[in-house]
Amino acid sequence: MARDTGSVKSPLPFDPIRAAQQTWVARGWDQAASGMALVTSLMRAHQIVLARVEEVLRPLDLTFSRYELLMLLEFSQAGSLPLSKVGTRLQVHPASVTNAVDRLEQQGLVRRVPHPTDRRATLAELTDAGRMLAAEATKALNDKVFTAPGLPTAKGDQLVRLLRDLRHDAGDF
Amino acid sequence: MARDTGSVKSPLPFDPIRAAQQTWVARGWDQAASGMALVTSLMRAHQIVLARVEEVLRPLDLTFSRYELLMLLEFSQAGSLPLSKVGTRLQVHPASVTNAVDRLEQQGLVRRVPHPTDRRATLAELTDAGRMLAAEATKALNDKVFTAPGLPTAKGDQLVRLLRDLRHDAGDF
DNA sequence: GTCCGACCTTTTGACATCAAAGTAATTCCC
DNA sequence: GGGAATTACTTTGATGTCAAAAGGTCGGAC
Repeated sequence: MARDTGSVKSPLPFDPIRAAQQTWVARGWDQAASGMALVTSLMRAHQIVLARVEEVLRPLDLTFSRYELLMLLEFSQAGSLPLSKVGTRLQVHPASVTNAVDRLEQQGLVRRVPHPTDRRATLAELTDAGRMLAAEATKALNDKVFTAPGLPTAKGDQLVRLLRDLRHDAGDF
Repeated sequence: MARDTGSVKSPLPFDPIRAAQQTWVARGWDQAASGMALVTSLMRAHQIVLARVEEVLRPLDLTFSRYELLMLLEFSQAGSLPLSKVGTRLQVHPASVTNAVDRLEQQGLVRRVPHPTDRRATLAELTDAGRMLAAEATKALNDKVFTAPGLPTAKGDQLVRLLRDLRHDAGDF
């Protein structure tokens, strides 16, 4: 019968990224070895952190993308934004915004409202339930993830600085 | 008619993560502000880097997950591995392995072969075409991404070290 | 020997993401 | 004014990921 198999738990006895980097050097790709390690590390770290976040949000019937959208609205003065603005701010595809708002609307956390002056546009507006759930989710994330993100504060802040450099170099903000 | 809209290009005039961190502090969530910035930075950096990688792989009809699977087989001595082993090494769900192998098989890059001794297991085996495409893809990634991943080598290596700490703390290897 | 738990893969269903194309509304500019 | 280019949102289709459950196989305990 079905058992768990689960999303992989067994820790490997070595660092696969370190091993791959050595392989890259061994094949003469010295110039790329470091960058390969950077890219791969980022992928894996993202996977780990996202899993922790989604685990906390799951009991609240939220995913990280939907949580982000809720918080974006929460932080906007009016509690509502045009969908296009949402896409720009969260840096996601317009179709993803449509999809996320569809689901949030089904959950009663957000409401579509016509834009007061531009008839092309639609606003996503937080409902009371949405505002409350956002607060609850934030508390859970603060307590269970953000307070202990996996690195001591000094290292964490350094990581944030390096990632900011990377983002800035890539043309983010 | 359809235009581009594209996957968001406009750079914001400020760092949204820095802003969010200040908001966190302003709301009294000091202990979590740093961790929130770390998690969010990771998400965004991942998004940026993955987009660069997939852009390079797209002309070769590969995605990063399928490329990873190809390289895992390439690096295995026999050029073949049981699907379960693939899942463990790449840290992905069994269903994702099945899906990726399905597609690679359709593309003629990989072949399913019965395990010689364990009749429960199936091996994914690299075809000649798969081996060649993997080499081509690696060359493209080395040239266009890994050689200039977005940070100078010193900072990049430091980033890799910090991410290794994070991964190790999370129970990876 | 047989049986039951553990393991291997697949299938199905829920989400998320992007690309491409369609519809509607707005703005630019001659 | 009026048509072309632009902008806003939605729809559809292809990928990828995880969770849960089903079917087959192995292997050690009794």
